[in-house]
Amino acid sequence: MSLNTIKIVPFQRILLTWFRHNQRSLPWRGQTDWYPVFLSEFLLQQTRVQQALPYYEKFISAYPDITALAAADEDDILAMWTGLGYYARARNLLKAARQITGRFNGHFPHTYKEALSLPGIGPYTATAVLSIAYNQPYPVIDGNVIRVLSRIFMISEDTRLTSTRKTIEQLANQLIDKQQPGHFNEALMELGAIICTPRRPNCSSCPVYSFCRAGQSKQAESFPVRSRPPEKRKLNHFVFLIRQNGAILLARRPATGLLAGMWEFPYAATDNLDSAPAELPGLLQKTYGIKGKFRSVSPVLQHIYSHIRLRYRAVLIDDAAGKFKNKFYDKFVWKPLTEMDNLRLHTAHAKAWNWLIEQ
DNA sequence: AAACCGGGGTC
DNA sequence: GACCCAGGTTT
Repeated sequence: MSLNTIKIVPFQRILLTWFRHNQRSLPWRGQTDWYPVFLSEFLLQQTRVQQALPYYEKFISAYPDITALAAADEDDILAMWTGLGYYARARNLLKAARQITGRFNGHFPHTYKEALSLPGIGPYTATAVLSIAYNQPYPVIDGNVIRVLSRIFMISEDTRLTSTRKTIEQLANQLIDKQQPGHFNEALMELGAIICTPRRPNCSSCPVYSFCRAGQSKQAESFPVRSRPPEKRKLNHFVFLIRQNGAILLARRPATGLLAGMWEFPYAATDNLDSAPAELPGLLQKTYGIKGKFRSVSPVLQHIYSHIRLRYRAVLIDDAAGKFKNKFYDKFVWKPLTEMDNLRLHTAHAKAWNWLIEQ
């Protein structure tokens, strides 16, 4: 892909001018400290601004600087992250904060290599913090940049391919304004977020329409070209809501894998959710070694993950008896029902809990 | 290179 | 439903 057909300096000037006048006011913008940039970029990985905003406010309030964050308790970080997804980010955020105070004297490192060495910091976050907070001339490549550049240059190759990513990276490297790399990067991402959107891009309001091959060809929405993702894995669960003496049983998932370290209701996998009631006591006995009084079963609920389609029924059980045993979870707790208000479950089991309280 | 890892907005 | 989002890590 060649840049011969686009004049770089006018492109930079027009984009930066547009950004100066049209950027959203966001709490991590316009500050001299790197910490708000660092914190926000963790929250924004695969997450839209509007979804991350309330979490940013909670975190910046509870942990206003790197010292406070590094001193935080992992359980508190995980609890504050609940509902945002990709929970490894929360653990990595804390690990990175501790390494910054330990290895880097409390300052985000100034080299790409050192930034990449931090947990949870990949190519995107490293270049984002270095360019936005330190004004270093690294181009950022995120979903917005891929979309915008694939339209401007009408890139027909599959953007899931590494080779296509390299093409886009080279283009971004040549386009970036080395005087204002941070503003340039933010401007390109902002353009993707509010003008050059995935569906129905607002080409008539686009400041760089005159540079855009796909836009001028009325084909913007046909880009980027992206192959279909693999089909979702299918899971079926019975989720046990087990009550006893005014409390309900919760279990903590292992520290790795899906929903690592999150609290939830114990569950059992099943082949079919339909043959429910008769099989349930045996399933509970086999999986957790206990018996109980089966009160009711919810309709089939569904939760969609990026790579899993989970269908499940909540099962309400009273008066559990027997010795609990299970290899999967690392911890159990009987949570008083009066304290469930301020406990945040991962979203699938929050739906199960909502079914119960709406009974 | 491919698989794994959430949740929510939007059409 | 399908798509995609200010991606990173592991295999």
